[in-house]
Amino acid sequence: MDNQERHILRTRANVLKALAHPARLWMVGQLERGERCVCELVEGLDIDFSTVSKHLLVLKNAGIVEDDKRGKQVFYSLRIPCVMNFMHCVDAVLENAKLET
Amino acid sequence: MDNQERHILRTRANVLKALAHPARLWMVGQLERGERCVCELVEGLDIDFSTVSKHLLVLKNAGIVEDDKRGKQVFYSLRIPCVMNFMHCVDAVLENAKLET
DNA sequence: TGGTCAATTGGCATAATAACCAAACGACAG
DNA sequence: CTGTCGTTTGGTTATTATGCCAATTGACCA
Repeated sequence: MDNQERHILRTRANVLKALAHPARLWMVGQLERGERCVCELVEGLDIDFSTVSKHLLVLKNAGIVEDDKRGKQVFYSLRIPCVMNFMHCVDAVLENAKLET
Repeated sequence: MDNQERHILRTRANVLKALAHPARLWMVGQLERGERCVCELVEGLDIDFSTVSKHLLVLKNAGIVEDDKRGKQVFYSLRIPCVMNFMHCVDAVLENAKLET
């Protein structure tokens, strides 16, 4: 395993890590249907405004979402619409896990 | 967001979290090419035997791999061959992130 | 200029992860 | 039975993640 492979693995893991949280997964699901301001996301989740803001920062740093400040609000949207596509594969993992246990 | 949705989000996040580590991502990549015993994986990664074993436990608990004890060795294999399919989508995230920065 | 609303930042407490070493365990060989 | 090999478990420590509260920033309105 050379340095380049190591680097690729690290960056891939970062993207996955950014998605690996229920609240962030939910947000991404919402954003799939269109942009949302932070306050809309706070309403849906039942957690602190600041916590939502930090989750969004994680997604932004991973390159998954982008933000757009318009007036007093900040709107977030998906940079990669396909991002949730593979969730079906994740669900396949879960299905399979259930069957064999 | 009802309890069922909450539950789905949590289990999905668990699968993603299990994959969200460079060493585990590498192992899954290896297992895509066929089963491997723990010692083979230890050789490829440069980390402790016990650490590898624990990583494999994480993958197993997430339903991603299964183990098969044969003689003195334990062989791990993928339960979901498609598991790495979506890595192309992850890479798309990375590509896009690079372009716009 | 003040006030207010939307959002981010800093700080802190708590929990979860990751890695190592040492010890234990199960299968097999002698 | 004893020793050894491959693996897992337990324990410890360092690092990172999460979530709340309080304080700050920025845009807009009166």
